[in-house]
Amino acid sequence: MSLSNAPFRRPTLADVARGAGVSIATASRVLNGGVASPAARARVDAAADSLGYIPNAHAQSLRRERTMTIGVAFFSLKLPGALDMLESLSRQLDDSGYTLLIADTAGDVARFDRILARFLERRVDALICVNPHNIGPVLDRFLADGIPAAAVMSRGRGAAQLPLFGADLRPAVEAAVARLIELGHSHVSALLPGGEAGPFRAVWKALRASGLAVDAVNPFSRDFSGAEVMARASARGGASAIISTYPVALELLRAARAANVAVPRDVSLLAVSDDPGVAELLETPLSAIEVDLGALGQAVADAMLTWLSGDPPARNT
Amino acid sequence: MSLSNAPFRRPTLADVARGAGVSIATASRVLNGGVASPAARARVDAAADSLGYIPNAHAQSLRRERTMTIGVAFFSLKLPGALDMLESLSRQLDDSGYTLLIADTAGDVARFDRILARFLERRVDALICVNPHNIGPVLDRFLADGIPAAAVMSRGRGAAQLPLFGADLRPAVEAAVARLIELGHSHVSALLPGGEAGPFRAVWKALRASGLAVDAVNPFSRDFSGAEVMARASARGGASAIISTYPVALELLRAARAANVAVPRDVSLLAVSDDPGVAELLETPLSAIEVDLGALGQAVADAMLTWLSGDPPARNT
DNA sequence: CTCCTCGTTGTAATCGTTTACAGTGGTATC
DNA sequence: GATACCACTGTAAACGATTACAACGAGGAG
Repeated sequence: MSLSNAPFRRPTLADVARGAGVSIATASRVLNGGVASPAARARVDAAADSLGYIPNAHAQSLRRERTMTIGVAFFSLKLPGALDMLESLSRQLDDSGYTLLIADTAGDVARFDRILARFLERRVDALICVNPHNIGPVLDRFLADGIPAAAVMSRGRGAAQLPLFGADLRPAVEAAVARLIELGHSHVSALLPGGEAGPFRAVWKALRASGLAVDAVNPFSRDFSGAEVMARASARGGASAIISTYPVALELLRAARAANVAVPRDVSLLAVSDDPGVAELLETPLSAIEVDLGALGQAVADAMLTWLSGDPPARNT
Repeated sequence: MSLSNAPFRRPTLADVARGAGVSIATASRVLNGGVASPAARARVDAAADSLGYIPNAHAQSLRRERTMTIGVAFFSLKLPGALDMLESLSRQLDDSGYTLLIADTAGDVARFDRILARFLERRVDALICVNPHNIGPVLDRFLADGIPAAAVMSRGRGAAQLPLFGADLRPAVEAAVARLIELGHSHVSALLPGGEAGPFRAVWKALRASGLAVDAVNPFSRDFSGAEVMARASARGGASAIISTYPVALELLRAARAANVAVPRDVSLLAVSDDPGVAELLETPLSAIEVDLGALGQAVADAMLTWLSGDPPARNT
């Protein structure tokens, strides 16, 4: 009878040992590649899979003081590139034997801190904050405990104490800005999260260096309105080009339609994007600056893995 | 001195107990809301946060035989709706105290099984498979162990043994098909993953019922080519409309451009989508059937939570 | 004054592993 | 035939929590 009504219990190492007629220690050694006679080896292996033994990761974590887990906290999965980031982290780290604890805080700072606290209880071996906004004092705990922690595409203060990873936008951005000038624009509006110290600082730098007049608008502020930005831009003396992230650009495009503003005749839209796929299909010439976030994810994963195996990384990129 | 060079050790419950001058048992009781005198309560609380005590979730899991974790395996995060699904699951389940172990298998069936095995070692309290393709025998283990497990937007065999959750496409689909007929189409091509038993079975059903001639093409087969499908459709006697998922529709649109096929004059494209946001911006009339996956995610989360607190769900939707 | 009860507390077993240490028996060496 | 060495194995102590059980003293009832 494979189904008994005895209280359900998963087989433990002790069961395997008993089944193989050896001590727990020997069973453990076999399963972890320690020293053991070929005979013992065979019998333990047999017992293990006839019982369907599955080691208990929590017991192992407790004893080994290493959990093989990494916490990944997303400030918002909707932010550009978050998905690619996640995909590439998952691939890299899973393959190296780590399990990812993942949480999305949907733009809520308090929730972010709660998540981090939970990661501490779960004793993650490392922490990756994607697009963090403002991290509370709970972060200090990671630092104090010496838990490898990094921020990717950080915006604003709060994660300043962490090694930072950001995509290198510089070359693409400079080319795009040059093109704007070439096309005769002299006044642009920038709708990029995080302000001048945020993940898009390369863009700001290029803009500042270009001599163009720049309006800064925070698309994440509570009362941001695409319609309003459009209205301001198309008004006399307004910006003739708008730089933004991809989702914001779409929002603006929508506003432009509604307001009967022609793109790019009246206003040009330039998206700092990681998804050229769709932009290319729009009849509307929405230019895009492409960033490869899959590659960035890989870089972060690599850095983390080497950190976990010994040496901390440089403080950025 | 807050920084000593003694070997680093996180404070344990024993440290808290010592600090408060009580036994470990009492400390534990205070921290978990068991019986304890007000006096003890105060001193333990004080000791706990002066030491910065953080309970070890693994020790707790081991003892309580409950991990407060849920494994979520994505067959592919790139599939339509996966992101919304993830967001909504994360929100719901995190708020209920569960931590999510998340993995993306990037379309690799073998990797999927490996992930599931890892979830078993980690003793997840429940399992959610998003868009699973073909799950191996490892799934039986969840069933046998009585671990709540469900499939969302499943396609194909393999997850057939799980309670299934799928969006209800019926109303939207029927309207769309009716519209196709009204526009005079009589021959359509369907490029939907999973075949007639897959997540889009509502679409198939509506098509069958409509009396239209239907070509079935699997967009996930190794040698699928958008160009070829387009060529076949625009040839004499080909389909005059193509139904597909959103990403496939974009692919086809690209092919159409390349082949100089006008959409929708020569061929109509109909996308079964969860992302109307972008489609609406295309000049090309790519019609869309909208599905609310955020809501589906919420439904799944709810079902899981009630399952975890006692009663298993009906077998689908 | 004795006996019970009740609220509070401590002792110790337990969850499932890993691993330091101390055997064990056998073979090779003198 | 004793000695040292070797490959292998078992015993038991951790890891950090929860919790059944027993012990305790104080107070009320008889």
